[in-house]
Amino acid sequence: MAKGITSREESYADWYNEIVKKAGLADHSAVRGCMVIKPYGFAIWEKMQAQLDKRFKETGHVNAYFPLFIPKSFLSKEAEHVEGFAKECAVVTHHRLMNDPNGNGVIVDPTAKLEEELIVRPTSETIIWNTYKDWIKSYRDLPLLINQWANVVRWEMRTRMFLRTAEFLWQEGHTAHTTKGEAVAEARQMLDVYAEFAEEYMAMPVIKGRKTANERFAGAEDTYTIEALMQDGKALQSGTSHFLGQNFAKAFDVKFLNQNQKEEYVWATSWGVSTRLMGGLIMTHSDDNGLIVPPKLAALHAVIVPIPKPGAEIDEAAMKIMAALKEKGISVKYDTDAKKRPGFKFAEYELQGVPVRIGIGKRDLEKGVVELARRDTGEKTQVPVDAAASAIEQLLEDIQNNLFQKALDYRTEHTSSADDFDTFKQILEEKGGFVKAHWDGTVETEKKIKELTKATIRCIPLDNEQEEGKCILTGKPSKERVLFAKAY
RNA sequence: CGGGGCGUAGCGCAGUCCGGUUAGCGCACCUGUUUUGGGAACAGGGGGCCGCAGGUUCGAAUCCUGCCGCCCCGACCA
Repeated sequence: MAKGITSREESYADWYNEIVKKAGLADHSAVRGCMVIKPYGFAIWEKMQAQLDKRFKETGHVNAYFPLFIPKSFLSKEAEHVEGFAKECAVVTHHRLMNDPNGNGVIVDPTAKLEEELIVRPTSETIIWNTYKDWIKSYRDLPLLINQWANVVRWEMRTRMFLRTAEFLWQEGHTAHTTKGEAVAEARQMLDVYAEFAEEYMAMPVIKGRKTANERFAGAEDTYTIEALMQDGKALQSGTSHFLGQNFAKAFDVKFLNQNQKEEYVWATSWGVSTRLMGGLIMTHSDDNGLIVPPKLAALHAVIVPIPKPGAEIDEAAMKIMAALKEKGISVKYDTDAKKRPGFKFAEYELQGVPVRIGIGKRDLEKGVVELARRDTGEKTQVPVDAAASAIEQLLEDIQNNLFQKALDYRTEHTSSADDFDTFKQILEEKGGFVKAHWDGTVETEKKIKELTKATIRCIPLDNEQEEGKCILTGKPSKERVLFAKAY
């Protein structure tokens, strides 16, 4: 393990990449824009999945799986939707390889051309709605509440590990309802699920809001979002939930017979979060010593480091603490590697973001105590061996709360208001973060502001205060402030 | 797709301008000894299609031509 990593101040991008690689979360792969998620990173993702999946099921959803490939023709059925994704699709054109007659390995067999090309799904609305057509006949078939855990591919021009990769893992919920009201309520409910998960588990405060028409999902009537603020003052869209209206029902002709024996198109939603959340997790909490993982998502809660090395008495104390932790459901590893010195281990586990380190040293043990070090603050305390497990339990809770509070404080400090364009620009340039400002409600103004400042409207907060004002760019009247920021 | 950078051991790099012994350094790895309370020291050892393909030359990591790939910054997007 290399000594030290680039500081956030020196280069935020380098810092981020080094955390990802050196903490063992992921690596660049041989394929452009695609990453290998390594065991340690995948373990954290699995914890996220487990929690989210549990909540989806508690809210009545079931999991299913749809094909990776989508016939090209499906994508042309919903005009806006195609337009949104057309530029970034991977296309399968052939189904066979053959030996190169010139002896240069294998080539695509030109005779194995597909009659209709297949698109590697960038999202599954089309294949799913094509299927729902057969599943939905009556109001009794509704609501249909399905989620799938899958990989999708979007041929992005520029990629960054976890934040934007050509292939990424996600879940996508696709639901069908009898009424508009029910579908909107579903979209809102799932946004709440995401927000609760982000705040309670990831310790990442988010702002719930609605996207402007310009930022809306291709094919949606309304897009809800949770927006988080990263340590460099840029916003990260961390989850979205869409009210799709009847667009896909009409495009794929999905009708049901209502109780009055009349045919109606169904109302739809879709919602998703992805491995991008990993990027949010990293950029919300980590520091210049490495990764910091909130206890509720940590692959490993605590690690025991024998000082200076394992031995009968230290082993005994370690076993005792491990047994007590096990009972409390706290995961712990006893690092018995005698070839590495304590200092090395301290640095290594800090890099990996293990929330609590238990140092068991000969000297301390004579006094019957061990040392607890918390990753978030670096603070060290001494506790009696018998009290260690309950102290650690408390510490994990404290760390979880502290991480959330710290992130919330950062966001509060980096949320400003601007009433004129110069101030607006200055805040974005000097301080970053969210800026609340009035906007005249037009796409043109939104685009112009983006052009001038690189900031976009992250959302119109759901609980937004109504307030008369003037658009910072055009001076036209506005009835509420919207949330601007530069974004990932 | 525009701008920049890079491809040499698992990782990080030097060597390339100006061709010439056996391609080198740090970390990691293996063996041994002494160590061990914040990234140990010494000794010995293993590991290379120098991105790929052509060319120039007595001789190419180095020069020429072509190709491929990756990263960073921007425009596009979760």
